[in-house]
Amino acid sequence: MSARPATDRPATGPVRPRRPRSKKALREQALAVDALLAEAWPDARCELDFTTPLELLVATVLSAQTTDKRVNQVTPVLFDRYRDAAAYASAPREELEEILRPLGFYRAKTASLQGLSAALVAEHGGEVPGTLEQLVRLPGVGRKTANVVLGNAFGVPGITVDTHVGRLARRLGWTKEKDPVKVEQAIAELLPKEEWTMACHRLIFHGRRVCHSRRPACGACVLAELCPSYGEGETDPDKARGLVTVV
DNA sequence: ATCCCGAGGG
DNA sequence: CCCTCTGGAT
Repeated sequence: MSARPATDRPATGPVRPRRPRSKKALREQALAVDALLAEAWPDARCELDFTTPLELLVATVLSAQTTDKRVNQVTPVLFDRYRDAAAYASAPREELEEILRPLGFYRAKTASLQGLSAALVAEHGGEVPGTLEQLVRLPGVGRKTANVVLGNAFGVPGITVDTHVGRLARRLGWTKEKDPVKVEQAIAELLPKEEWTMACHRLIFHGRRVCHSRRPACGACVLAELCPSYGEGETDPDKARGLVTVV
């Protein structure tokens, strides 16, 4: 009858796909998402500069609420001056604070770094341990930091749930949970282990550049047709709580 | 103003 | 659950 084939897609853009129902369908969606992000962000990687597990651990602890770029500006002098955990632990507090000041939270970060280093010396002979349980037990090291170190310095698959990964996982329909551990478990069930580390880097890149917390750029998103949240650009599910922000 | 790959403490 | 720690870029 109609010359134009029936379609459920309006001319304005992709229709929001139905949330995948089965675990199998969700897994397929997640795999497709990861593949598209791998194409979109071939350079996704850990952007902190480091050469050893200790350097990455230190850089990651310092990266809280700061850009990686800024961390990379202070770590050369830091890594040059302090070569091992004992050096951080015994350094004069003011000296460290001076170096870390541009990062923000510099007093807290100095205390954290020195406490962490003291624990490394006392409990691990100054070496950075290579398991999640041991890393998380260190003061100042949370699950996110531990997984960064595992994934990027030890080559152990790690799921890094930061603000971006959590937000994207929820928007993509992978979970409704806010608890990072539950988000981590959801991702673990959806993506093959060997993809975990890089998949998180891609999600983070995508979150920073396209799928922003506020006003995500759905029109420029390669995941549009796979995303159950497509077009919810005016609503921030993390913060709006049902309110629609003014465009 | 808002954002930046958080963690610990109350 | 909330709050705090903190500074620089955009």
